[in-house]
Amino acid sequence: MHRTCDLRYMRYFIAVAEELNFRRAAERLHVAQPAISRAIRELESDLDTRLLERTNRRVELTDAGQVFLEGCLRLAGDIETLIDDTVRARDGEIGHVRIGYTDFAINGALPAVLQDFRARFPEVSVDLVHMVTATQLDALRRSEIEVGFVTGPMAEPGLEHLVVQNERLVVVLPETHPLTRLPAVPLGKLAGEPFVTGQAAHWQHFLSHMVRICHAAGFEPRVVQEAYNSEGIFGLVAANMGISLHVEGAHNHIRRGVAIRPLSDCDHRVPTEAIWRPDKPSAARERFIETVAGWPAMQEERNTHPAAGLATPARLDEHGGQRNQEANESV
Amino acid sequence: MHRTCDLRYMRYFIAVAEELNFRRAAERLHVAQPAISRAIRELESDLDTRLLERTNRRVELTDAGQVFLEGCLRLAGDIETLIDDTVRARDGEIGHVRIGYTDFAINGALPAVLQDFRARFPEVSVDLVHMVTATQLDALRRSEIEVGFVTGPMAEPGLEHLVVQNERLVVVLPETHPLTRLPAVPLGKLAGEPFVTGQAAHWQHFLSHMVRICHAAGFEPRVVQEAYNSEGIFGLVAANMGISLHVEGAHNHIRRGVAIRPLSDCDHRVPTEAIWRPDKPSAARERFIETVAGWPAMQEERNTHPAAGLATPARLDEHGGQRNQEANESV
DNA sequence: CTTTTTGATGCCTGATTGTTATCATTTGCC
DNA sequence: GGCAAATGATAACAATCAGGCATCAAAAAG
Repeated sequence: MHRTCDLRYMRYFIAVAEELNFRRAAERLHVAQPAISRAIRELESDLDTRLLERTNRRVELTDAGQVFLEGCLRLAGDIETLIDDTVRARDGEIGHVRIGYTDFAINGALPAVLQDFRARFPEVSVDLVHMVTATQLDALRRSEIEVGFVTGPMAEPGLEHLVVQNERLVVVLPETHPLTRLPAVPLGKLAGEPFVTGQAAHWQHFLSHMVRICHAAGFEPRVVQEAYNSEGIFGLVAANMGISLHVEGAHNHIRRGVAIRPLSDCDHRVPTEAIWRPDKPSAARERFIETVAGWPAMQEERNTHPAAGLATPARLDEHGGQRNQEANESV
Repeated sequence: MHRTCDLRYMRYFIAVAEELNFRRAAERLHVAQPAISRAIRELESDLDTRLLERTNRRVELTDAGQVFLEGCLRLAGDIETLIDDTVRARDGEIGHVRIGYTDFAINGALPAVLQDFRARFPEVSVDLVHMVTATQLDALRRSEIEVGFVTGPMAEPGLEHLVVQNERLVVVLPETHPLTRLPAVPLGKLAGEPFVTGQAAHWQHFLSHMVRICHAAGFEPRVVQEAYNSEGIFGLVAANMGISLHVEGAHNHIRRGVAIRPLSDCDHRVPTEAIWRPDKPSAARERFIETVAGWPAMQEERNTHPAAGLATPARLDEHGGQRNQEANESV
């Protein structure tokens, strides 16, 4: 069992077994006939098994040869498949991507992006894990996810990002609230209202947006209740515990007892960004990011607000001095 | 894609991918480290795909490398299995045997032999085909079956045989027949009785036995009805159409309305023999014949009547015209 | 800053594979 | 029956390939 079952020898054997003729097999393989003779002899010697019965003028397979032939054919096919799979893995056509996402992402563009991606790369499996922004950044650094969908703006050193949606804020009101009579609510009217928000420890990125615009409107939001997630916030608002600010994606959140109104005097945007580690590239991840970048609605979004996700933290200045934390520190 | 995926290289790759260290992989494979470096490089070049990311001081698998590794491991296992299967096919432990059998064989020793064989070689599949003796001889010559169980005595040139049972004759009577009162019937009493037999065209081998002993007893059997098989013969006897001669195995044939009696004055034997082509041996067939030869009851039978099956080739001539015979021509 | 570890390279040697020439045997043809 | 064609086996030689040794460059370890 030295060079047992060298692949070349297997190919030679397949040719001989199919032709049942050494000369024709040699021609088919573009080698001289003695090479075939020797290859078969060595194969039989390695296996210590007669594979071909050569009674001058006639070659036939032994039982063992028949078994070996079927196995060789199967293996040859498997190797073809393996090479193909390997190349497709290189090109990102098969593989695996782990994705982190926030409430904002899953209520926004992410479902459509995923659908698009699965249509284009049906053999890439996608693991979706819900995490808040800070947890995603941590998971990215540990390579526990390959792409995060986080609440921006992002300026993380060592990470690349791409804005995928850039949403205006909306007011979430109990449907009995007097402000629901307005088609759009001026931000100033919210001063003094009790606020329901996400937990400070987990919602820091969105809360910094909220606090900033409230300050710009000249008041400090009075938070009376913290919920675990969007679902909880909507529930508490429906229960008349207070009002809340949310992003436009909230419209996808249908909840009895709750009314949603735009802000009439605030054009502040909350970006949601895809973010990833540029080092250690994964082909499947590249394809995923390409899909994100190429998704028409997102391009449109970026064109409509070209500077939104990428540029300077200065873009929000019109709303006042809210440049405070760029979330550099997040993690 | 020259020496694409040489098996040796695959083994090297498996070692490196599992150790994630070229030096340790080299030690494990008992080769020098540069050989590994080059093997991996050529593998990657052949596949045009980076399999290992070697960022000085750390080796890790790429996505494609992961896919390739899993494939290599699977292939390595498949090759082991293939080699094992091939060797077992050589030894006749896996394979296929096609067996022909007569009514006499299936009512005699064959079921027990088959059970024994299947217990010893569970991975050899057995195809059983019912054929009369002449058809089996033809099928053997065409290699449509590997072993026949036929009514002897056999003296076919180019075929080897082995007696597996050697049965006395019995009389099959309607249960209302006067002869049933005798515990054993003298052959002479059957003179003049109407005989039910198998079809002359198909039962020639047994009929030659029958005619011979009748002649020896001094009468010509008067055949009034031909049935297709033993089942039919017993049915016709039960219907009082006549009497019949059969072999001892008839005792395994339980049929209401029929009585079976031994002959009191006739020790003639009808052998059933396993028969096969000694050329083009098949390992599985060898194992099967060994099982037949080794079956205790058959050895005993052969010892009890040592010369029984081998004698007189002259026996069939009186019937003449049976197909083929000789068929030396067969390949 | 030196030492150690790791993977890569260049060159040489030995092994493996391929080619050519030739043989023995069998089949087909006259 | 003899001769030519075809087939697989064998020997000798040539080309290619894989492995070993020595060494290098880079990074981690001390």
